[in-house]
Amino acid sequence: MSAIRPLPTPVSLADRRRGAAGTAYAWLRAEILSGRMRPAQSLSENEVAQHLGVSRTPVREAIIRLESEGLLTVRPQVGTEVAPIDVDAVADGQFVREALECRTVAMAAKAVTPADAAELRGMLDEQGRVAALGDHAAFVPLDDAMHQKLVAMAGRPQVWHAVEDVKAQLDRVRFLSLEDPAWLATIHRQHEDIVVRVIAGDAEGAAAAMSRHLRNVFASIETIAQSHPEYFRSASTSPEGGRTRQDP
Amino acid sequence: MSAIRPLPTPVSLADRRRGAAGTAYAWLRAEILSGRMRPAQSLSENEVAQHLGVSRTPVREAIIRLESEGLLTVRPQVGTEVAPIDVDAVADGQFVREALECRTVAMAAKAVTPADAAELRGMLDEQGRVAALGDHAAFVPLDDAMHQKLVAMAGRPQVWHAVEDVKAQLDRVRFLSLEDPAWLATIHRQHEDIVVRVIAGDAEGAAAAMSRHLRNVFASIETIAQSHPEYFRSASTSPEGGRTRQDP
DNA sequence: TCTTATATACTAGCATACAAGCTTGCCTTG
DNA sequence: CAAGGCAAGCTTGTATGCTAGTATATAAGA
Repeated sequence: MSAIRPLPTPVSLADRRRGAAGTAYAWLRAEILSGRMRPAQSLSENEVAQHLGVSRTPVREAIIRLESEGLLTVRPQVGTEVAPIDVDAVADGQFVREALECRTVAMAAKAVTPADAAELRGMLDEQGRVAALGDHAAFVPLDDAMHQKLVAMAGRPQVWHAVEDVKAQLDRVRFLSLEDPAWLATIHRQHEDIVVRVIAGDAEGAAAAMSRHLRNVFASIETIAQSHPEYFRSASTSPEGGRTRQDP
Repeated sequence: MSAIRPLPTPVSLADRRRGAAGTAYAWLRAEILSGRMRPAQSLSENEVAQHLGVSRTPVREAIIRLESEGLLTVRPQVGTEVAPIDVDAVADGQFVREALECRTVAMAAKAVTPADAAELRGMLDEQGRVAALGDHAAFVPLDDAMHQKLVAMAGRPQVWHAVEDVKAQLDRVRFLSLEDPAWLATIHRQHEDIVVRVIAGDAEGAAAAMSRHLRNVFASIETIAQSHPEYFRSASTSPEGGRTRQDP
């Protein structure tokens, strides 16, 4: 009776490079980022292991990695739960994205090649098509791919790793906010603003467009946070700012 | 006032919060960052477990976390080894630091309080004292503490997490380069440049000073890389790095 | 009824045993 | 002597039993 479903949800292929542990990691991560597992929801190694048809060990490995990413909170001898969305972490993640991507997009504008321009235009077209259909789930990876492409064009592909780390927190909110059909069209248009300036070699204009884009995204995040306060943790007073914290 | 001095080894105390696993993590990380364990040096879970007097399980947890930080490379069924220093990762880490810390230090200059100024001056004094003694090991945590303080003053304490992630790669090189006694004095003087401008509220000047400081540090890193080529990996010849790839 | 003590049912941390795969060196064979 | 194959010994991956600790429900007592 095996029926270990390989991948019911779309996850990065690089994540499931390893067997059971990679599968567990990818599955849990997708559950959390997609919002199917909600903040403060508790889970246990046994429970997940049974669900996936594996033992506790690979599940435990996945939990360790997800905890270090700030997506899970492990309380020894008590339980594991989906980490609440820390508004400070989200805001600071936004700050990091803006600081990094505005610089890289300016560099990309100075180093753009015709091949890059063609690829960017192709990406835009595909985004426009998906946006017209209102297919949010399909739009997200296209969005990521374009931002990553711009970072790579700047000659700093590894910087994307840093962006990815903070982006996880942002993505959790993004999935909560995927309801407005006009939203995709807005993002698409802003991407167009960026790409046009990059292709034109306008470094400052590209950076400004990227800044507007990211700040616009973040503004919507703040709106979401106010309409879903139960998923968030204010934590306005964190003197030492550790990632682990318990609250009665 | 109480100088923050609870760091005999360059590991964050928050890391060893947990028992055997935290101990293994802290020990391994210190070994790697200090250079006592050199790049490409192989190790095994059993070996480390015996050395620490624990079983493989907590050691394995530590290895998983260190691999996700890019400090170890695990090859299934073959072995685990200390990751070579990726020059691209170091350079991009430097880029991330500069992008983030130049922004935050400018914000810090706009938000500085008398208490902050006093604390910064105290930090500078202690750095000067340690630098005069040539105590490199003691200087490192003071250096980190000052940079972290500047980030916190900007009102973005969580940004330090992102800096820490990339800083690990930079620190490995830093420990290789701790030989020149005049080096500490140089860093101390550059810190002074930054602090003076922060306290004066000169945001642009502070950012420029930070940029000069970080670029100066990175220049020395490049020198080290050329004199220790055996520890480094040139990105072009790496079929599979520790993390993800770039091409879609 | 409310408080308190206690038993129970969970949790994660850790140790250990087993499985699968790669590397290496020896041994057989041409 | 050389080349190929085979087996032993390593490695990490996975499964499982045990331990210590916590939260909760239950029952006893004021």
